[in-house]
Amino acid sequence: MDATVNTGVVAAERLQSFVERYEKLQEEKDALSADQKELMAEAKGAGFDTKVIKTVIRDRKLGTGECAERDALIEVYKHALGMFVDTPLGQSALRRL
Amino acid sequence: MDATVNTGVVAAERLQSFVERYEKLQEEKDALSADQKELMAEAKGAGFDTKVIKTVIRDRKLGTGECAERDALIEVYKHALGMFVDTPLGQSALRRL
Amino acid sequence: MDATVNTGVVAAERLQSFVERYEKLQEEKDALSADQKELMAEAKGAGFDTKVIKTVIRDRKLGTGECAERDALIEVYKHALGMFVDTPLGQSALRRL
Amino acid sequence: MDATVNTGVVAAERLQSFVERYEKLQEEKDALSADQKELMAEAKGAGFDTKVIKTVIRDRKLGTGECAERDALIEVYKHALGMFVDTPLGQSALRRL
DNA sequence: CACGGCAAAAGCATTC
DNA sequence: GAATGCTTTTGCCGTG
Repeated sequence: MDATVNTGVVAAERLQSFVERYEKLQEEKDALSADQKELMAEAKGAGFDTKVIKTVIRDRKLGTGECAERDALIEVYKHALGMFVDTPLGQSALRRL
Repeated sequence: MDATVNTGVVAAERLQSFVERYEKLQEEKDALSADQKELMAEAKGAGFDTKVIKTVIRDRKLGTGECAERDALIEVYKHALGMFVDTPLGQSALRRL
Repeated sequence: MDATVNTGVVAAERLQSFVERYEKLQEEKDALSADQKELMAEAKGAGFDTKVIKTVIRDRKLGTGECAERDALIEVYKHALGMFVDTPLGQSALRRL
Repeated sequence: MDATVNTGVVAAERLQSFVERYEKLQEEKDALSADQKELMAEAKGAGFDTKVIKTVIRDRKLGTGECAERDALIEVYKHALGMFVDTPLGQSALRRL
């Protein structure tokens, strides 16, 4: 019996498992996307401007991420401060912090 | 009592509901995306070429028919550019022009 | 003489023209990217922290777009103000403006 | 007179130079991207399938050799998944396993 | 109902 | 080789 064939079969089974699990997860994601779309349609039906809603959602998301981003900026600029505090570029950077 | 205020409050409550439900769905999607990423890492660890896996999954989603159709057009264009691939598929696609 | 063949030839020539022009533009872009990379290497050689430079550049880009984005937000929220000014959601939105 | 300040000023000037040169290059890249977009719009207007054109361009960049190699692996994986394509390419690729 | 613009997602390269 | 960020692609929505 050829061991290579067995190896190939086993590999094929694992591959199939990976692919199917991935596709399953994708299906669930698609279903959730459909739910979101439906939700927006519902909101529109209730008289809301969906653009406003989308904007609010984006705004909230940015708001949550803003802190981390801001902290990263501060960290980076702190490294540069010794060099640039006495320059227009450095001043404007400082003003933003 | 001002009826407009009540209307506004009710509308805002509905809006808030929409926004929160949407964000909840988004969180679930993000979690599934993380699962997919993890899955691909696992596949990579098992020695598979994840890029190829992704391609195969895409092709499966496209469907065999559309895939062939798309490939035929690609062959036609390549032929036009002098990239003579000389496959039966390319030849028959060319004939269709 | 077969008119279809002529048509095909002409189409092929146009296609080739499009493809080559596109690739030419791409080459120029790649050259510019190489210049950018070189520039960063030079900066690094001059003792600068390239991460800082990249951050500054990103920051400046965001800064320029910020105004337009902010204006768009205001525009959107103004439409919603009549509805939501008397709610926490509306209040927080207002505070951001 | 404080030498550190001078050093800082000089450093800042160099930094500013780097940043501005980088941004200039970026602008040029953006302009070229716009040209590409325009070009594809033109191609679309001429009746071409721009998505296919993009694919062909990508394949050309990849090079014929790598392209065939990649395709062979894809066929192998598809075979393992039961998508029996039964092409010579796929068969020979399979044999290599 | 096709088109173009815009925002989200994916793929890719580069960095450490 | 993991992880960040940039480029490209894809899907979506409003508009003519």
